[in-house]
Amino acid sequence: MSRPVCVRMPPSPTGLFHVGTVRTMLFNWLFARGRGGRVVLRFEDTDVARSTEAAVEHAEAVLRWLGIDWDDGPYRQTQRYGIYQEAVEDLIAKGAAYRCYCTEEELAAERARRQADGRPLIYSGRCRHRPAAELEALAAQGRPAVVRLALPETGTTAIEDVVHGTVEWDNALQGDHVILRPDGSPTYQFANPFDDIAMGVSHVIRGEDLLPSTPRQLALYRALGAPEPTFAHLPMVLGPDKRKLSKRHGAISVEEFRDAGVIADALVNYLALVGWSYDDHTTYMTRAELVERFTLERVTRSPGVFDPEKLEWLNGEHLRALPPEAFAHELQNFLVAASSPLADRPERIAEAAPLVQEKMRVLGQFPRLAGFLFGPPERDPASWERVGRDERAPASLRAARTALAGVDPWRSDTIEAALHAACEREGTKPRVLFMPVRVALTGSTVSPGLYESLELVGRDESLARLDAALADLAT
RNA sequence: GGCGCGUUCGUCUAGCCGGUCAGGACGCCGGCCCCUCAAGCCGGAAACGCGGGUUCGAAUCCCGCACGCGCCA
Repeated sequence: MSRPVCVRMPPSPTGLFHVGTVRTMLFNWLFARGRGGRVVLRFEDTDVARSTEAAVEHAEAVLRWLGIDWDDGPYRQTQRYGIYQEAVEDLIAKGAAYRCYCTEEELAAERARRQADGRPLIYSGRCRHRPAAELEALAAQGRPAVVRLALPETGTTAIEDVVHGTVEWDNALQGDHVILRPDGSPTYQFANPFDDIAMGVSHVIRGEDLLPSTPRQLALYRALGAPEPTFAHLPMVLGPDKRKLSKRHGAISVEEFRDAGVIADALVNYLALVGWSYDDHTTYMTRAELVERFTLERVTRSPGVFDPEKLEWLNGEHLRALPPEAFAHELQNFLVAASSPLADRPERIAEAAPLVQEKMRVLGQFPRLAGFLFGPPERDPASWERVGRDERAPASLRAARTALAGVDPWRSDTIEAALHAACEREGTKPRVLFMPVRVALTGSTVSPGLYESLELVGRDESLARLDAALADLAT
């Protein structure tokens, strides 16, 4: 029963990576990495119409960004058709599979008949039991044939699923499924388990949507005499409407979260928590902790709703946990990737980073929060309106201007002292006097700390911004 | 329609070989701090799908139902 751990990640390269499929890959990866196992990456690109080369490269890039690596592959199923066809021929020779010549019309008629009789809508196995002579005649006519796997017709098939326990199916309700199409291409139901066998996969960890296909896949293992894997069917990741996550749920792809400024460790941490928990209270975990702590036994059975808000909160936690230099690096990389104009000034980013590290949930907030450190502030209309409504604003600005003009040296602590002295002279509370100053300097009532911001903007520019605000207020 | 899986605060979850005020987290509300916003700290509202049964005692075990989702068709 115990053999080397090997898991696989079998994405279909058909587009963006949504968080549900990444969650499944992550669980595979965590499981394997935690016990010295092997990870196989295999692109299931048999849907030729929808699979693209760009999607393959894109998928690899996303996995690299996530820090999810692999030891073997990437394989492409489209490059393995010869192997599949040969294997199918062997199965036919062994009597474990057979050619089926039934036409679409015949199949539809059969289905209608069964429906009318209230019998299960499965393939009857007509060609399986057809006399050899009849089969040959059909072949001679040049009728296209599919290949079906001969499933057990009686009894039950059961698995011991790591997360669901014993799950059992009635074989009489399965019906022989197609494994090879007339054009020689394999079906998912064949290529997927066949490759798992060929690649030595020991643990099949996949979404629960695949649970119903397990008995037919198991039949292939048995036909091939292959050792059966351990199965773990993970609960679905749902959208807010409790349905399987899909594009129409809005932002659900890894790329979208990355572009919003979610860092890989935070996404990995969050995703690990959808369908799994370490204990009754731990939420924040590093990648290393996750690898060390992950077990399939603690995977939940019930589906979970993906919550972007909690992801953003957790991202904030990860951002704050970063050493300041590491945070600055993340910021820099993010701005470059986003091709932000701020990205050309790494020194300034490094200076600005400490002012915002505590305030951000996602990196994407940076330009709005700290843009004023890179150039003239963009005035937020609502904020500016508040200044306009404050009749003490001109006095506050003037008092601050006078106080700041005399500050020497220009440092946050000396600035703080000067500003507080100004408050005392004016007889106003800091919050009152600072508001217009903050808006004049940053363009918004929401900003990083005022003293540090003034320091970074510099004396001349700061005074100029106060003057500009004063002038605008006068008109 | 058949088969399968599931059901604890709005959400993620702990607890499920019977006994806890059903715990933690996000979000929400209030407060403290305070140069704004965050962060931090303090406090609050908020859950065992329903019905039976077993038991001194059930979220936990048994039976039935309902609902949701998934797969096949």
